[in-house]
Amino acid sequence: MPVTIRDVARKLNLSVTTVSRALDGYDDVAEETRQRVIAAALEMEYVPNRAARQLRRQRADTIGYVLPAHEPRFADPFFSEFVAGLGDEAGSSNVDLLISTASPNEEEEQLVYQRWVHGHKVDGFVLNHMRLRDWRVIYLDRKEVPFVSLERTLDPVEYACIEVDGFGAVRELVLRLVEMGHRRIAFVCGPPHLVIQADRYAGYRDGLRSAGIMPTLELIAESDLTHQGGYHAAQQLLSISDPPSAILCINDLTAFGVYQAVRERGLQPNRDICIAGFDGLEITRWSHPELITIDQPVYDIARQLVKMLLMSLNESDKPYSRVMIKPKIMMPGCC
Amino acid sequence: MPVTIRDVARKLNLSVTTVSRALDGYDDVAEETRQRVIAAALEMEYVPNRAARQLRRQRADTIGYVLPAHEPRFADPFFSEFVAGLGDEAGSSNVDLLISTASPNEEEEQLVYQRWVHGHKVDGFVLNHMRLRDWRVIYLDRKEVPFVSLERTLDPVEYACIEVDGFGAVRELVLRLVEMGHRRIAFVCGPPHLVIQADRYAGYRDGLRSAGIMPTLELIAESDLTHQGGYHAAQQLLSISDPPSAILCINDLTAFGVYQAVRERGLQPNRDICIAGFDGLEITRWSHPELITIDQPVYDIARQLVKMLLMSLNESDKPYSRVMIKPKIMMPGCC
DNA sequence: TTAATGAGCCAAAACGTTTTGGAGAAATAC
DNA sequence: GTATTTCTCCAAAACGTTTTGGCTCATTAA
Repeated sequence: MPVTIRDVARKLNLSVTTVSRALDGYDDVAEETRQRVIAAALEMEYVPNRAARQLRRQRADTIGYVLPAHEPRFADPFFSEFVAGLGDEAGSSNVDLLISTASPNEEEEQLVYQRWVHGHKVDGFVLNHMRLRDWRVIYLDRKEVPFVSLERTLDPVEYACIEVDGFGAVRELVLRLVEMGHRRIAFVCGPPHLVIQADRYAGYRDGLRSAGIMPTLELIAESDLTHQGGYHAAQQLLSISDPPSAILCINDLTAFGVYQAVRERGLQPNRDICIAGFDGLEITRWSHPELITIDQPVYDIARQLVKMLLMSLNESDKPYSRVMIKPKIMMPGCC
Repeated sequence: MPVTIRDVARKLNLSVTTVSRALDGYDDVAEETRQRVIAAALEMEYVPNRAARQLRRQRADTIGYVLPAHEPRFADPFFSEFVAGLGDEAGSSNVDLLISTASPNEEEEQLVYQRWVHGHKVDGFVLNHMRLRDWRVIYLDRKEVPFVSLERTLDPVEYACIEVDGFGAVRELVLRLVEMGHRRIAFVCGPPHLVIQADRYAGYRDGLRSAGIMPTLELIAESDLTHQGGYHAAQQLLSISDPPSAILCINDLTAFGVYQAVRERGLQPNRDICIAGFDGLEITRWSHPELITIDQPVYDIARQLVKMLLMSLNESDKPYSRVMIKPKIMMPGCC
């Protein structure tokens, strides 16, 4: 039923080849012919069949992203901003964005990646939520599938990525807090194998050290990047004999969990106790009192990642770029 | 480089046909042969090339969803829950989910839909954010492309959809508020052409009428479903001579904007003035005081929509199902 | 005048599947 | 003993592109 390139060719009394080459901008077709072809294609509403093109060209004009969905009802707005960025940039570059969700464990992830790689569904991947050692990096490198990532793993592989200087930002935030008189500063960790955890936690420790404060284990709580996790971590931190006067969190979501725990104790965030997150989500600006956070431009990072990926798809000989971004500390009120 | 069906066939001294049919479960291949084929395929890590399959079968095993992204930095968590639902259900049904963003205007949307329809990128669509009259419904119906939607338009077309009884829920919430003594109840509208706006607004008016209260124009404010919009709407509502004692909002995001405006006036939400949203987003549960909202199971709705779409893809003769969902009023504290 | 170049076009071969319409052998029916 | 059915398997034709390697005709160079 749909109109094919053959229909266009027939109508113009041209060969399929010529129509194809005219539309693709080859210079071995007369300018006048090209115009006729373009006009006819437009008029007949001809759109090339993607499957056929992909089969022949051996590429999909599609990039893939696997959303790490921990729970059924997952809701970290970080990812909606990230996906929006991917989608917008992909759209304006005329490639498609294929999305799947997988809980962040190796088996479930592998299923998706393998399906897409082997089935040639995508030309490359955008990675996220990196582990210090990440099988995806090894796997994609071995399969020679291009990819880019947010945050860099320790794997001995060359690839393009964007890094956010969590170390520096957290370190500086700690120093600022110390300046304001805080001595008991707690940290709510994420899962230990995550790059962001290692990075931000190191910043925390280095900040304390530079300020001449000994880090103490009772001010460190584990969490899982969720609101729930932050809530439980805060309960633990608040129940010790000499509770912290400030709590730094691995991300904004966790910080909101801390907010809730703090309030349940009858304390007011950022007056009685200082709370900070990391991400700079839009919703932090709606919180009251406004959450202190370290703002990374998630949307722009996502767009930039797509650009980098497309670049390495087109010119595979280019050296891998490594971009470092300095996030911005947002302290709307003070403690 | 990647292993094709031909490689598998060669290795087993079978024809390509037999391998294909063995893997697809046809019964004209001996059980013993089938087992050998499956084993070999597994061992050789054979995955069918999707483009080839799609070209031959004339379908994509992919469904499409176009995210309405109003602004560059879009962040309605409604959509992350929705996308997560789509992704999960698609994944477990072994079809892929293609995503694009487009600001909700006809030209930009058309580009994407046309590209996917004509290019055979997707077998069907999930629609969302419906206008009362929606060109997408007309267009897809005309092109005979299957689709399902959340909310039903007025277009004279038969299609499967899920409806949420916003009318009934808002109506009941109004009645409850009146029971609690509220007489000046405001409503923050969304864009007038949206189905949810017409539906929820009608519920608001009907609730007031049933309670014997005359709706008044000064208690109606326009907005655009964003935080910003809610903020401005609330500023307007709070500056009139006899301001409302309760503000109902078209959605949660808007309600958070109202929160902020209320606080800037030195008032405390849900003590001095009652505020309610609609959606039941997870973040409402972290707000303080917790936002009153009307909870619709966004994640489950999304999954259900995918199921319905796949059903109508496989059995195109089935009658279109129309599901009605009753959302739940969440009033954690009281005013 | 012939040879070489270039401009514009095209036939046919891929790409990797699925499907169609049998074929051959064995089993069953007559 | 032949005819029919059943069970396995397969060759070849699609699906709609892009690409390869020409071919023809006109123009320019020798």
